[in-house]
Amino acid sequence: MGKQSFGKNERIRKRRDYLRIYREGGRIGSSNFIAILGSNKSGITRLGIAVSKKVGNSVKRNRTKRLLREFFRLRKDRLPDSKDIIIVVKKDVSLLKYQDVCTELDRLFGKG
RNA sequence: AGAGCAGGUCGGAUGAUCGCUGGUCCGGGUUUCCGGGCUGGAGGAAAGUCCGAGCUCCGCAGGGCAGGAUGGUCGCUAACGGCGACUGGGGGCGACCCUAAGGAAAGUGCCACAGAAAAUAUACCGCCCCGAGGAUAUGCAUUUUUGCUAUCUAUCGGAGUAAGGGUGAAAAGGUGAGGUAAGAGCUCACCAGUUUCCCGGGUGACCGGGAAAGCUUGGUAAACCCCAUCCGGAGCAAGACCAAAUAGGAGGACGUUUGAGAGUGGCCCGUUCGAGGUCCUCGGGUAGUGUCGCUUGAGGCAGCAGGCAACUGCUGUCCCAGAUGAAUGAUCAUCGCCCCUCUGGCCGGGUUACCGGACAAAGGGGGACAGAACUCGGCUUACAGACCUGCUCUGAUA
RNA sequence: UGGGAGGUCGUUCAAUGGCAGGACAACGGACUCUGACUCCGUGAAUCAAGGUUCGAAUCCUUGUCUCCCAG
Repeated sequence: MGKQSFGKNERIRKRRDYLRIYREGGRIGSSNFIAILGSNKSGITRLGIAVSKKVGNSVKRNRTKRLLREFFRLRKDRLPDSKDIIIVVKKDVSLLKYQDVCTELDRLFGKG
């Protein structure tokens, strides 16, 4: 598998997992995002994204999720192993560029 | 040139790097999985879910009541509340646009306030006539009382009338003449309207012409309702399937009694199933990054033919998204479009200052509405802009 | 994604098609030394746009927002 790929086993795909991470994980936040960090036993760092309808219509929500996946795909080697990360989007970020999202998330994960 | 009307097309392009995903082929592996090659990967509205269908299931859907929908005519269509053409009405100088457009003489209801009255004119004011009472008298009879007659009436009773009446969204056909005690379609002429009949045109809605009647019947059916036509219900989270092993169970066949009870829509009838028994067959699941349904379809494109058109037929050609915590992206470069600023020369006007126009280069900014979720046909709503075709009006020139 | 229900002052409830009305809250005043209670008064709303009607909160159409159910 390529170093910058993003396969299905790197995504959180079960409702059980989401509920467990919400219950057990630690939360850090910035102005636009909340990150919830849990751990797993697989040795793989996985990503889950939650974007509610308050963020905007489906075009805005899809673009938000694509930006976050792109961030994870390019930075996942810097993140620790065996972690489950859920990023919750708080408000409309469709006007932000990819660089803005990266800056904010780098500061968020550098802090946590 | 300016203003405008109708219809249609498009909805940035190319490349590089890194990714996601369907199909197919190859290799490792032979269950899942991994790597590589080729190839496909959002829209005109994918949206809202407002209609109509396909498809699937529901103990096959028959009748009645209830309920819902539609509403000019003819056609198109698988069907429609859609579309086309035409008719009536309304708007615009015009191109053209809008139109829930059956029935109010089948019945019921409502019409606040104001007004006499909101619909059967049992009708208030007013107008007119008669009678009673009263007053006056210049009259006549009479000694007087009184009677007759005439006029008037802030009174009472009876009859006629629908001409007029500050209102109101809406007032009981309009104008003129005759007529009458006063009046009135009471009668007549013209006009408007209604109904019936006849003639001509049209498939039809309807249009044109003529005659008669009654004199005229307010509005509201997006109030109940009547008439005509149509509608079984639910929805892909429909529904079907999955190795081995058994219980609870499931299905089929036979069969007796009771017809208890049950079911897909609100009810009723009808119809169907149906406890306990015997035999035969099959064997649990919200399993699970499960499989199918899942994308070839009333399909797209081109040509020809029919039709005013919607649309249809024939021939050729193409395969054009199938995700499931949910793919179709991110970054960069170049080009193209629009706007702003500055610079340059050019053209036109002007004595100058300056103004206007197109062009070239540089810098900056903008690029909308919006994301498939079983699939189609429509409707509605949102939308930066760009382009094409036809037509109308005004002005100028010839 | 599919199926439903609804929207009235700041909040919660009314309103046969005919002037949108209470209660709580807010503000002002009276009472009190002050506050509470009580009394009086004031302001404030029909989700938006069209249509039917003489007249729409109500009827019809379209849009928008909120809530509920289905794995």
